[in-house]
Amino acid sequence: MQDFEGLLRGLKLKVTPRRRAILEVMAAGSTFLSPEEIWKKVGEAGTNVGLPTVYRILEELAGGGVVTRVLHDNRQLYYYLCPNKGHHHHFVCLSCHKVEDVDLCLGEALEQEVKLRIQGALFSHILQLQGLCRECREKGGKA
Amino acid sequence: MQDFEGLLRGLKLKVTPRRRAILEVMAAGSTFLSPEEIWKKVGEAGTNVGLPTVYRILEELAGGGVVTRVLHDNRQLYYYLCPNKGHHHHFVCLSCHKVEDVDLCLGEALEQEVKLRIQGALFSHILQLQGLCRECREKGGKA
DNA sequence: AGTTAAATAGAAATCACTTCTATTTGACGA
DNA sequence: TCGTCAAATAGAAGTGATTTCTATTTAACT
Repeated sequence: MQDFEGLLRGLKLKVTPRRRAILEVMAAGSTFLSPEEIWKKVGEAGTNVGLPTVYRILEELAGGGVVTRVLHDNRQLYYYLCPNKGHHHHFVCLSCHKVEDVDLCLGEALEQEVKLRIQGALFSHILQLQGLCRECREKGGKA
Repeated sequence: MQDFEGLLRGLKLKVTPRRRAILEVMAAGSTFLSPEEIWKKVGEAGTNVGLPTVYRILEELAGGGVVTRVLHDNRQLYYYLCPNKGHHHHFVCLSCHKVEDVDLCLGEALEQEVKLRIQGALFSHILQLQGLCRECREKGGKA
């Protein structure tokens, strides 16, 4: 359980029941979820919400760095609420959708490469690892 | 100009005029292109092709590792035919869509991290840098 | 040249996602 | 505590990139 209020205020977003409900649903698990999955879970938890609202709130949270977008081969966007606040990246399990942190310090190297070789400006970067987590690997999970 | 025939045969794909035309269009520039842009260029170059065919061929080539998918904030997928064959990643310019190679050897570190900490199986990873290339930075290109 | 599985065109469908507008509500000051 | 108002939301409708489908064509290999 986290300080959702402070989190929302930090983004200058009003504290509303929908935002709170979405954060609660996302914090309840450590897997990435589709907007529709989140929408269903929020509904089951007793908060009525429209699907467009879920999309909007997720993008607000992603823009504020509170949730991470997870890329998927099926072209859908998924989202993950990461409790870890420092800069890092994610390993996502293609079978059970669990997300695990990957602490790899490539920020420096990237900055250097772009500065020296490309001589451009680096705005952002995406690093995402895909595979099977330990449990799914051991039970021979599907790819 | 490259050995498109050998490239297609390597993927066990028939050598057809559409596939050849798409590869030629993609090899002609060093920017990432949308399926529709490719479709238009192929048409202008004198080869009639259906848009669904372009989508299909691009995915065939991407699956075979011949072209790289470029992720974009607008949720469209773009494609880039990279002449560099070794394992590497890309810096994409958000203004002019130019793609530049980034030779960062994080393969080893990734393998280690996943093997030791996650104890899972690593299938693939995505690394993409976004920013402005030198020219666009100097002329103050749009983000 | 004949055969066949692969490739393609073009129309139609899909569906994740966005937009729009009227209504509601949280935040803040009186 | 209450009034005000910009922000937030619902729900319907729209959008458009991408996919599917089926009949037809074609490259590859006899």
